[in-house]
Amino acid sequence: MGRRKLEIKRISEKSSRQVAFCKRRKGLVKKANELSILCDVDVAVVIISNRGRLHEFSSNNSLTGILQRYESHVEAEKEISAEIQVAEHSKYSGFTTMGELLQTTERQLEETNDDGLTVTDLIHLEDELQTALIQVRSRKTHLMLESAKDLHEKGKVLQEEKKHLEDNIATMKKNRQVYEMSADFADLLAQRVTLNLF
Amino acid sequence: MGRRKLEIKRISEKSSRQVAFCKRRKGLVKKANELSILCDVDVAVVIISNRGRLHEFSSNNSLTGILQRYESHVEAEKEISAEIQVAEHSKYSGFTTMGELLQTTERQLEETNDDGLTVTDLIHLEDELQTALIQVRSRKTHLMLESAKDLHEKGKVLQEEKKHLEDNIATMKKNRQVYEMSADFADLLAQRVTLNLF
DNA sequence: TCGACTATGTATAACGC
DNA sequence: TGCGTTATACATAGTCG
Repeated sequence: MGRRKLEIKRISEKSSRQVAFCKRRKGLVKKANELSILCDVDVAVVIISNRGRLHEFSSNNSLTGILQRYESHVEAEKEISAEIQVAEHSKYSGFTTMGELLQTTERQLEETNDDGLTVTDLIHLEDELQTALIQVRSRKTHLMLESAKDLHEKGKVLQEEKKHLEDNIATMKKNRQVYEMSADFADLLAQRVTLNLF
Repeated sequence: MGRRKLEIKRISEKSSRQVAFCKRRKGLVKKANELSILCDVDVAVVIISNRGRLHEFSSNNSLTGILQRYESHVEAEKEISAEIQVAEHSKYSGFTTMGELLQTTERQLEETNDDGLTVTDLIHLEDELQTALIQVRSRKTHLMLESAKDLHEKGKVLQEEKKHLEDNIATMKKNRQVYEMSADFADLLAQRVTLNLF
């Protein structure tokens, strides 16, 4: 939509990318707003720039709640998959490992018969389990994304190799024609030689 | 952006509104996708139509390519899973879509001030939301596994193609040597011809 | 209701400051 | 870095089948 057609792929130059981000972000939000008004629907847009800045648009309050939950989830995943995991672990109330947390949970649940956990205890446990769950899930997602990405890249490399090899073959076919002509010429000469020298 | 300028306010005619919704929703998602690729940022778009249908877009740089490639797959599978949902949802107290469930939840939460939901109601809702969440997550996992598997297979095919091409090249190199020998022979003969005939 | 078309309005890439 | 301008590409409102 500008002076010339733009391929849809990551803009390599940083400043251009930044400028495009600004413009297109505004454009996207404007469109989202128009859509929500014209068509009377709820629309939410969340944009997280690679510098970690969060921009969002939402057409109505009730959605904001969902988005906030969604948002915090995404951000949690991001933080965790951004390898802050180890550092952040201290936050999770001193359980050094997932296994320890689970063991403690089991022990406490078994003790329920004797003692009975308070609601507060249970809430606490639930909270920690939930955190652990989020960690595990985001870790899984992260790993799966990594392997998918990896496979994708490997595919691209192979595609390129294939292309090169095909080019090679094309070149060699040309050369082959040249050599065939030489060979024919050799035959011709051989005939002449036969006729004239012997 | 059309034959004439359109005021930004709710389109009163229902069918026009529906058509505009379809077109603009696609447009918005396209723009969101472009933004995420061009500017290397994460973008999420959530649209809830007034009929309770949920549409969403979300990007993840590493996944974008894969998502595009498997768009058709996803579309097809969406339809299938929609059917499954309808069938299975009878379990989940008659909500036909996830969006409907969410909307109902929101409505009920908004009504809390007036009425106050009982703990039982909340437990019920929580249960349904959790089930929905599980569905969504397992669906995501499924799709990602499918993508990974598919990419892996594509990789294998490319590997094989590469092998064939390499064999071809090896063969051609041999032939080339033969032709080079022919050419040398031609030269030799040409020399002889020069020496002996003139 | 649906897709295809097209005239027109918008968004925006490149440029300049 | 950010804003204004301009030439283009793109999105889409209305229309037709």
